[in-house]
Amino acid sequence: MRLEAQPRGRVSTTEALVLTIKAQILQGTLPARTRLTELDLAETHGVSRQSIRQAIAELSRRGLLDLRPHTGVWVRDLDAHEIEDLYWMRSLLESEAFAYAALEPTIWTRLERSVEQIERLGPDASWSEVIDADWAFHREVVASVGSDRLRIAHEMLEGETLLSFVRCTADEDAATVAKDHRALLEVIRAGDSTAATDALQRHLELSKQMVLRRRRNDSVAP
Amino acid sequence: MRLEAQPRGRVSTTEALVLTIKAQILQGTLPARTRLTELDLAETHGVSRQSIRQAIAELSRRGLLDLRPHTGVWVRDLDAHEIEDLYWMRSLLESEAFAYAALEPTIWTRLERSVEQIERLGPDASWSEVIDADWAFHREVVASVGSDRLRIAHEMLEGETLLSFVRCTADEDAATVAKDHRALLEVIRAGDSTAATDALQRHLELSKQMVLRRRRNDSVAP
DNA sequence: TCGGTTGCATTGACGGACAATCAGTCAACG
DNA sequence: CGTTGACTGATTGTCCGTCAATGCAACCGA
Repeated sequence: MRLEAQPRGRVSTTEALVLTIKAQILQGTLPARTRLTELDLAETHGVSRQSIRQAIAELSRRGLLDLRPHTGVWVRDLDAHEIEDLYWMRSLLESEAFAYAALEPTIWTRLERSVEQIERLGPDASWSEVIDADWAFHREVVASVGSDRLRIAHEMLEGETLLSFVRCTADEDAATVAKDHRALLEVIRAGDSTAATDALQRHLELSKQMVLRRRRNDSVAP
Repeated sequence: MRLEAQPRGRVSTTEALVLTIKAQILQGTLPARTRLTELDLAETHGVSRQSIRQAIAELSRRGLLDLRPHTGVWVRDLDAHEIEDLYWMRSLLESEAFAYAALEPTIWTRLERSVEQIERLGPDASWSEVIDADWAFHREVVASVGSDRLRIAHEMLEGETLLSFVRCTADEDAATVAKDHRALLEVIRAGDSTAATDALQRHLELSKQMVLRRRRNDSVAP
């Protein structure tokens, strides 16, 4: 099967499925709580049930799908408690990274590029592009530490983090996001670890509040 | 298929395979660098290739197997750099947990039970039992925080951690391990977060040194 | 109205099949 | 003599069809 046969960077069928379905969820094509069945997905994407099952397992581990054995799969819907825990964990991991990044000028150019990626987004950019670029900056900061295990632990929060942002398209725009992350980069560049982690904490707190507020508003009439 | 049909707590075929193969690796039945093939494993355990493939994928995620696409799977062998990173990450996650545990008397009884589990091991206990009990204590401390994401991130280090201990059966015994963890618990019980994290750091540093030393000795004639 | 039974859709697992890919061998070549 | 290139065998990646096990919901009788 082909789906999107990239000449470079071969991807397995499962990987392609994961990327495709992930994109559909984050763009809102597959809204939260939607039930998925293996057979439907297999037909839709033109692959075998085996491959779909693998993709489902992977997406479930990444927190984008909710898999209940012998029952079925649903598009994940985070509750307030899970969002609290998610942001607490992001804070724990990213604080370490921001403190490190502030002391390591050699990696500032990479971070600069990430911020520029956000700034390059026009007002017509889709919300999923914005949150992708947002996450890419945080991922870059974490990657700068050079610890594979820290990076992987942080990666495991990607799905849930992006998921928490999906509904917030009305709360912010690319310009605001760009401004916030430009500010974060400047604090890092100041070379003060404590100031960098403090700024991160405030940044995450604001994000969390926005997500929780949006959640409360939406859950009035689900 | 049956393998070990538990009346209570149903386990999927894949889960049972994961537990069985994990045990074989940690007991040394499957030494590091051993190559495994899907067909052999499927025949040996009397299951289909699908199930084995899922189990292999899971064990690979947990760091117990090294999976190279289109090529094969080998029992993982950690290098010195990976061990350094592993213990650095354990320190990051567990420090948070130890600091928390020192301030939360309500969970001390659970930790007490974990330490007693170690102390209950006789001198004839197998090494894999010892390291299981060792890890169980650390897992309990982390679980006490109550963060699912912290717990899962820590769980992801289990495979590699136990793997790093496999060859160290000659370096320590159950009594020493018990003594060390009893001491850790007492520091926690003193209620001083800083002292608790300090003790943890020293504990991990000693473990790491032992593992690295053993590795150097063994790698002389592999 | 309520509790138990039945039927159906879906999942979990199996076996066989085939193409794609990789590692190792060996011969041809510069 | 070392390097390149094609051939071969083994193994993986993916597909299909099948079957039993499970959970859910509608149905039925009291």
